[in-house]
Amino acid sequence: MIKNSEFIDKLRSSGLRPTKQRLKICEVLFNRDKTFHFTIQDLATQISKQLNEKISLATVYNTVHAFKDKGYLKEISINSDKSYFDTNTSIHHHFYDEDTHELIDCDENDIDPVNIKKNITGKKISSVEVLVKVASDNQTQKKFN
Amino acid sequence: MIKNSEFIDKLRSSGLRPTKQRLKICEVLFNRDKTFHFTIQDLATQISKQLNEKISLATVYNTVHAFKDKGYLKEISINSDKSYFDTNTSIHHHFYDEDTHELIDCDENDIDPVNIKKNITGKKISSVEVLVKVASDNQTQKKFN
DNA sequence: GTGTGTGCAAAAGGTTTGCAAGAAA
DNA sequence: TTTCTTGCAAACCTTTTGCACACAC
Repeated sequence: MIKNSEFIDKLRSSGLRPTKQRLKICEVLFNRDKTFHFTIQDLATQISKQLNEKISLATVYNTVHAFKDKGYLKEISINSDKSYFDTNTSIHHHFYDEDTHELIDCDENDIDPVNIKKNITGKKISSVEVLVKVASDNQTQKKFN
Repeated sequence: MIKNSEFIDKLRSSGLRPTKQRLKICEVLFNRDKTFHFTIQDLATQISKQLNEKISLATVYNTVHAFKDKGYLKEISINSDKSYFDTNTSIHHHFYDEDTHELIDCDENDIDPVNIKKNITGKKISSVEVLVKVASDNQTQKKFN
């Protein structure tokens, strides 16, 4: 259980004013054991359910993007239809369940380190991430005819 | 230079009628040396520029999705704001240049096969994608404040 | 002729923006 | 008081849908 004052300090130290809305969003996002994967909609829903309060969608968008820019959240690209965010900001891999649209973190032991043999001159690798999409076994695989 | 009759055969053999529009799209997509990474908008623009002709956006969407379902195109997840497609349908990974926002294909030799040790019961892996983000060497890394 | 494909415009869904009112410094 | 933040609605962009007409077979 993280104290409100810790959130206030963290926000202040990153140049963000600790407003009522931001603190509520911190609470929902970071007061949990497991990492949280969410879309903006998920988060907005969760806020109104968990806190019985409504924060304007625009504010949720603003805040999530501010948190992302400050490095407190990570954005994950899976589909183009929605943005997913992750409270686990370390470099790590994901499983994505195409049936349930659920995103699952991998830990270090799930996937062996990826060996990259190519080099691009003047460029540095800033991250390597693997996305493993999974789907129900009985689903017919669509392929060339 | 691929002949029109080849496109016609290919389309027919996959159960797609070789319409004028589909042939034009084939021409723009597959008559090139390098693989082509594009968004639907890119493609529509390219059609009107290269062929001086306009195909309805809805038709471009339909066709791209049909081609994807038939395995002639591959969809890639990079950004969440747009869908990117790739004319290279083999299993391959990507470098993404964060400075130029350019997507570069890796070939088989660039990255060793990814070893996944986790299994999800009842689920089958439908794809494994590695995205290697690269950035200019002298760029300051953004991190927590 | 039948069934498929096309194209337009309208709708939908996610995200961003402009701006006035409100809160933090 | 100044600056940042909120919240609403409108705007925006990509993608999908409904439907009449046209085309492939």
